[in-house]
Amino acid sequence: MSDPELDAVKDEVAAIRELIRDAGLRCTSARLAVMQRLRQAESPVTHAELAEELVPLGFDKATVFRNLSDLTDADLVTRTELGDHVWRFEVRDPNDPEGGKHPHFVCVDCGRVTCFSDVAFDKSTQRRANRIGRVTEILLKGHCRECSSV
Amino acid sequence: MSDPELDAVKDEVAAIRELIRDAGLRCTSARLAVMQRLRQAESPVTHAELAEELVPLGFDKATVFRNLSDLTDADLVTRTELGDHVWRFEVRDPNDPEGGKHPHFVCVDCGRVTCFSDVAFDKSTQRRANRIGRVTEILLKGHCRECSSV
DNA sequence: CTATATTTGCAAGCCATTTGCAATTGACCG
DNA sequence: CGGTCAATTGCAAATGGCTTGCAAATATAG
Repeated sequence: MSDPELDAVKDEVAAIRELIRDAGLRCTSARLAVMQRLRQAESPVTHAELAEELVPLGFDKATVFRNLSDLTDADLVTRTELGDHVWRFEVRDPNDPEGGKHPHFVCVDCGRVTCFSDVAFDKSTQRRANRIGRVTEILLKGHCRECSSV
Repeated sequence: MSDPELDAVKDEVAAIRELIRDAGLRCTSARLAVMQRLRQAESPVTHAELAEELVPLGFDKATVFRNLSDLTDADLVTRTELGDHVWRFEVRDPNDPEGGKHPHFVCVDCGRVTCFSDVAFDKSTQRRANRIGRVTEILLKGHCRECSSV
């Protein structure tokens, strides 16, 4: 007899374990927990948010921090700075050629971060951008629907 | 007899003094110095850069910091975070409806910041952006010409 | 199961920024 | 012009978030 939900969790854990081990890192409970939280999140998570969640579970904040660094170094996770002096972390999609990088929109009012699938410039902007360099990362800020409709 | 260059400096100082006073702030030598440096700069300046320049002249770094905050609060200056965990400051153009805000490009290799006059998206991106919110700020990162041509 | 290198938890350290406070200074007024 | 008073400054000490050192714990290969 098997519980489908439990099986799903087991599969998830097995998948994460493989990712971590393939990256040459040991699969510790802290790392597993960090990866699980990051994979559940649908927008980038700050170290503080993760620590707030994991410290009560008995993990040390230094450990959370070190794990985020280690996972970033191992390319399992990306670290981004979205303009509020805080690092945010996201899991990388290993199948994506860009490594799962994508533009973000940050609401300067509520701070909420939304992920864009893609952003394209018009011709003239593209030309000017090319003259300056090769753009690899795009960050948009502004007021989100909910905040500006107040 | 008048020295054209000296006159220009005097005019500049007078203009800055008026700006500062109109904002309801006292025109102190530190504030004058900060504003002068910011107006000379053609890309955003960090607090550290400014302090490095002004501390040897006898200004305290706390004062530089406080002035940058005060000037920002008074809307004479904008504070931006360009993704490297450092605040950068720029004078605002009071005539510009956007308050002198404009997109920036940061080279992730050399750290140099380039100002864009404007950036436009293609139709599809505009539509998707509108659905999320009103974009007021754009930050591009990547590799500048000089760094990628190495 | 054992050996060993990695990882963890804790506490101390670090560093950029911020704050408290007494001394100083700019601006307004008579 | 001084005088007055609040704004501003300089200094030093506090803050806070991240980082590091180190001994103990633990994952992994054999």
